[in-house]
Amino acid sequence: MLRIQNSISASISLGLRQLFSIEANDISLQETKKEFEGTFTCVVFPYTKQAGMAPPMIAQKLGEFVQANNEHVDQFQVVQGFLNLSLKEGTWVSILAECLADSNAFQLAPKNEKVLIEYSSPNTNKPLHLGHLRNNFLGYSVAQIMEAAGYEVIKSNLVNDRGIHICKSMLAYQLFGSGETPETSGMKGDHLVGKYYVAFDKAYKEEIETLKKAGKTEDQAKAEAPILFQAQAMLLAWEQQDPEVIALWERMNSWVLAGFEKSYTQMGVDFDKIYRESNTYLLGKKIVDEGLAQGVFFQKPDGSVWINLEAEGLDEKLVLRKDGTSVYITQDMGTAQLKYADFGADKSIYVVGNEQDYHFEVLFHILKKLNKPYSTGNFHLSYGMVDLPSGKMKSREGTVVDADDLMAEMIQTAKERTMELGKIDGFSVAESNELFNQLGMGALKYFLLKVDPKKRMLFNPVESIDFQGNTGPFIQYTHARIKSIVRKAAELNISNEWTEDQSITLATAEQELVYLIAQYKLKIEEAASQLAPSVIAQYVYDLAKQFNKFYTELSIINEEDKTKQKIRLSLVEMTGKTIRQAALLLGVIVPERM
RNA sequence: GGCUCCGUAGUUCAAUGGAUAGAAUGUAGGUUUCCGGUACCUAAGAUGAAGGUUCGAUUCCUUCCGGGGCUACCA
Repeated sequence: MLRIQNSISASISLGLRQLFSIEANDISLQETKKEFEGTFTCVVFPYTKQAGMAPPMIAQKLGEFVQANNEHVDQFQVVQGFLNLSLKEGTWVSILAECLADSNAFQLAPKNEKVLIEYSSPNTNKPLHLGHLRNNFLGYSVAQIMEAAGYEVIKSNLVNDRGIHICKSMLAYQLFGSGETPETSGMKGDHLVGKYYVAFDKAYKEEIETLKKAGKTEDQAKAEAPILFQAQAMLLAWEQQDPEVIALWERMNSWVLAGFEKSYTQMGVDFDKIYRESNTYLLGKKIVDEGLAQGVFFQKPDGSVWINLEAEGLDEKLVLRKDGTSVYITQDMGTAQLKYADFGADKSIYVVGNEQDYHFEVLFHILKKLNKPYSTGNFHLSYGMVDLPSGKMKSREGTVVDADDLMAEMIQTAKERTMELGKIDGFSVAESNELFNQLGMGALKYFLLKVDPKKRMLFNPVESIDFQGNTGPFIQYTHARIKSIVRKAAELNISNEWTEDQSITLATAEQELVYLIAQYKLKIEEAASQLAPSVIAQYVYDLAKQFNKFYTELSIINEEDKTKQKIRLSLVEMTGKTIRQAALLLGVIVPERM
């Protein structure tokens, strides 16, 4: 397909030179709109001035030239300044044959570049929520897409397992926990720890109220609450390796991480390398010392360390607290260095929400100022937050959608729908459960990935469990249908082998399907360069939709013309494979039956 | 306030500066005894406002209106 497109572009380029002496090497062909005849369209408006001719005239002459000089072009139509080109009938069969013969139909050639993708990056003080789901699905999908695009990919996860916020849940547990454990409470570890993070917040607020009644202002009260001092003291004790604090920390972290492990398994995501902030913050502090020696950072009288980025249009930014403990960005400097030492990747992608745009701008500037070899190739894949119909998720208002709960609900809905409509006779209990899992997770993943990552999106719980229209299950259903046809064809010993012949013509519905299949690699490239799984989601939806249209218009098994029957069967099989591969890039598994 | 992102059918999402702005959902109607109807077909329905650049603007620029985020010695 690309070959043909390039050939036509070249012909147009040649025509422009010979007819009008115009040098234009990058001719962009676009798809012809549905309501017009043709496959590719060339817009000739840009050449009006240089050619000294009205656009329709240019298009006419160019059309005649291309028709005479390009082997793939049959007819052309001129509509104002648009030149619509139709391919020769036989070309469509050639394109299909080419796709079928391509042993690397779903994998682009190696780019010899290494990409490190950091995603998930949870805090070990509370369970995962809806926002984390978008993050995890995005990160995993981008990794799959980059791999298909020919990059060497390393998936990493930076666990934020230390810091003042972690101390808050530890402290609350110490104060109110009465020694309960995931075992004694029957709670998943991350949920149990989350309970104490909430408990801290509650106690903190109560103290603030008390202080305000004693005449303090809001700000004073917030800064002077005793429980906050306790948390700060605990952080200091932690950084000084106080054995008791460390023991509590290790205990509670292990609970959380075991809980996350279960969630990750359910999500179907994984990592090649897990970094822990507790192992990188010291390196970060070392880098602060280096930067201080280099004069990149400066120290204020109270001992805190800062960087001045006013020349870069930013602000002063703290990199080390006055008590010497590290902050978020300190640790990020250390992690960046560690990653470079471990992998030396050419590109480093951080999948983190857009509320941290400023943070990453600062981080990347700091790395540049420190003259680090890994100061280039950094990219913040900044995604929008997920809103609920009721507005923003707020933990203190109890409107947070828990990741584990949501996944369980989706699977339950899939089960109900399948019991009602599915064709799963003969499935074992295990097979049924696996199917419900694939459908529920497919629906959720597709729902969160079909939107452009950069944009904030609305999560409507009612619509998300809808399995009709532009949804994961629609795509899964289409695939199951395809496999059903393929199975039946095998039973009837229908062959999918045919030999190419330029006299074979394809119906419009077939041509359009072939066109989409032939576009697969272009879409991978596009999705990889934009780091946007939504490109793939849109594509696989279009493909499934086009297949359904083809399916209602044309017979496959019942086709009497044996050549047509074989071609259609091979086309159906190829469509099925393409849908499966594209869906996998989103982390969505398409079933054989449902 | 400063910085920044975003305003597209009732709703949720599309559209490298190109043709009559695409889907889905919802609404109204329909699908040949057909290989799986979670499907297919038809209809009505939208670019926040005003300027500007351009042969051509949802897209680029300016102002206004509306919304989000950042503006922590939290992460």
